Amino acid sequence: MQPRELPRPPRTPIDGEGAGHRSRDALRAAQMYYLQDLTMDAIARELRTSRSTVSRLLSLARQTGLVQISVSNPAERAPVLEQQIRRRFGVEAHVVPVADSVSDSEALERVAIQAARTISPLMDSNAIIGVAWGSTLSAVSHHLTRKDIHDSTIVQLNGAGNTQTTGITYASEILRRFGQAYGARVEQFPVPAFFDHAETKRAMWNERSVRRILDLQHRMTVAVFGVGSIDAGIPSHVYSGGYLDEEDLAQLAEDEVVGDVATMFFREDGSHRDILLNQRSTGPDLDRLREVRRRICVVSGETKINGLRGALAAGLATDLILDEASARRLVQLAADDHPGAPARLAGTSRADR
Amino acid sequence: MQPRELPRPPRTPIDGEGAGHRSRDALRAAQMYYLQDLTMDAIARELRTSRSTVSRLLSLARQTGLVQISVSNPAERAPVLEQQIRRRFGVEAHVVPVADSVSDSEALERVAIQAARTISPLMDSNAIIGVAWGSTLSAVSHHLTRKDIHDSTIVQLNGAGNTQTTGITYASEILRRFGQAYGARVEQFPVPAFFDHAETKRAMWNERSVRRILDLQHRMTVAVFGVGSIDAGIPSHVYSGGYLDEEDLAQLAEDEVVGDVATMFFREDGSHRDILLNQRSTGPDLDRLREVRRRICVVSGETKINGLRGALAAGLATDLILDEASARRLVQLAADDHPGAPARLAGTSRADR
DNA sequence: CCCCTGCGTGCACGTTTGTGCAATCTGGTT
DNA sequence: AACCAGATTGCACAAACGTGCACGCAGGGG
Repeated sequence: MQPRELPRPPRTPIDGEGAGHRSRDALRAAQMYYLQDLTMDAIARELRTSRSTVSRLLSLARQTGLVQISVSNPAERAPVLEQQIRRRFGVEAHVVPVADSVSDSEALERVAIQAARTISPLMDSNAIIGVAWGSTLSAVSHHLTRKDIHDSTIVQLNGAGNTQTTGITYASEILRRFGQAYGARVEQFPVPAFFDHAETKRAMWNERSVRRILDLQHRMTVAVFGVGSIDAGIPSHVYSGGYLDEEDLAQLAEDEVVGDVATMFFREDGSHRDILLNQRSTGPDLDRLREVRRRICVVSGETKINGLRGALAAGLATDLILDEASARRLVQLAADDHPGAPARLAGTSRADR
Repeated sequence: MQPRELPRPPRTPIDGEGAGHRSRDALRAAQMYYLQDLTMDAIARELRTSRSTVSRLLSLARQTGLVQISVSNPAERAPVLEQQIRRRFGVEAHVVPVADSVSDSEALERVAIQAARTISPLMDSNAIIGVAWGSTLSAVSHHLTRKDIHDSTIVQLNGAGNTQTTGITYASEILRRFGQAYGARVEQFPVPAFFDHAETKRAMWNERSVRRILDLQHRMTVAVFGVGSIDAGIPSHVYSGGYLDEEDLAQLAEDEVVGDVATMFFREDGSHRDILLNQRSTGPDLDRLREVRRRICVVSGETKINGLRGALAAGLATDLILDEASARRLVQLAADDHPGAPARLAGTSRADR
């Protein structure tokens, strides 16, 4: 009964080490499979093992980032939607093809998978990566594939505690996954999502333990977040998970809030001045956030469209990963706002098939 | 019976065009398959087509370079063999894993496939790419996958005519494939591999039509070639295809030639001065070749080891793609030459398994 | 006008691949 | 020495995949 009860015993083949049998075989197998087009059967014979082992070696190779599969760099001839979004909103769009018929939860899952793979190439060594939490980020975190970069840090963007839980397990799961995928240190932000009193926040913000996190956030090179939308059909955790009470919600309505990023709220036009709740929120100051080099926003579901438009109006993102239906809607709404410019898409989407 | 009898009618969807149904669907399918992990069946339903069509769309996507699969960049922990070769010979080695038991012709095929995929990322826009000919290059050319880069030129490194044929169809097939893969202009070099008389070469080298090619070669940014080895079990085309007569071969022996690159010969120590045949050969001057930024050498088969060692001694390559057996042999021979340094590999190769 | 040729499609079949399960192995603890 | 937990293997079965073939459609030539 020593004080040692780590989830993992010292046996930690996480990554480093000169590569054991296993990962060396995985490399060989990957080369033979992906570069020489042998069948797994043939590889098994050469490696003197069973075919099923080869299958597993290959999935290991994919998992650990030994094999990287990328689709379509040539941005010139990118799909129309992505170009339109880029022109309209000045963000790099990655539209995830998802038929309109699939369920919301499946769409989220698929956007998440593709998002995980899309952000991977954007991660670099020595990065400080801010990560928010929420159902979207949670889904993304489950699908990250490993990439070995060095000396990076994952920092939590906003507190996760609420009146019912400290939020630790949920948010920290997300962070942990990011940390594991990129071999990075993880810095949690152990504060509630919202303080009850703005003064408490000010006080805490002067604590050194908190300043350390704020300082990291200040030096962020990448931020990854979803958006919340007030009127979302499936409301974000923030609006239903015990974070806000009746009064808070009324205040949000009063302030004409349409959504949030990392529990910082904004209006339809992107402004966030004088939104009371922000004074008690532990999220990053939005003006500050805007200065981060790479700001990646992941969105799935048309119901988040209003929050998304606000976030775009506020210029919070440099990269936007979203499902096709939302992308279409986004462009269409933009066209309605500024009629005259490129024709709306309604017709096009049918002609596509 | 018009003079028009091109192999392909004007119907040329080669690449350009805004992308038709087909390649757009291919992109969607590729995203769904490789980025979202859907099954082909599921994709077929979303695309309202049959599963088999999806299978074909995906292979199109791979073929046309829409999907790029790369294996293992992290050079730090590259396999031991590659590191040893890099240290010993100062070239970037790509060792192709091939069990010792496979036949020579299969090994060639596999090296060729992997070579084709390995050189693809090295090709850039505005490149001038010199390409030799021979059985190795022929095999490589069959497996190139498309990559769209612009304004590049493929230029033939050495003439291919001999006493029996003009060599056009054979060499030009290789060039054509390269040109097609990279959307590049192709410049053939319509001269024999060897002139009968050195003076003819000098004369021709002053012709403007020839100078144009020489000029291109001079501005090469990448060169791709195999090696010939005098004592190769399966002799290179050059030594058996009617390019050289008895007398020539005797002369080569006299000059202590061990092999050639693009029909330019060299000795074991890498020197090429005073090798008579080079005066009649149409290959690129080796001193000149050495100045090309990226020089990629593809070798399959232990029998070419002597030619390869000469080529390495001459510093002709910056990148070397070769099968595992040859790689091992290469390192072992080097260790024998300079005993004392890192232990030889004989023992290791067994412990590997 | 019809025919012919080339391309794209879906079907059906054989092949290739993923995975739950039970047996086995390995390294460390009692 | 015996034991145990976790990892790793091969097997067998089901799922997923590639491809030859026959059909149908479109465009150009006779």
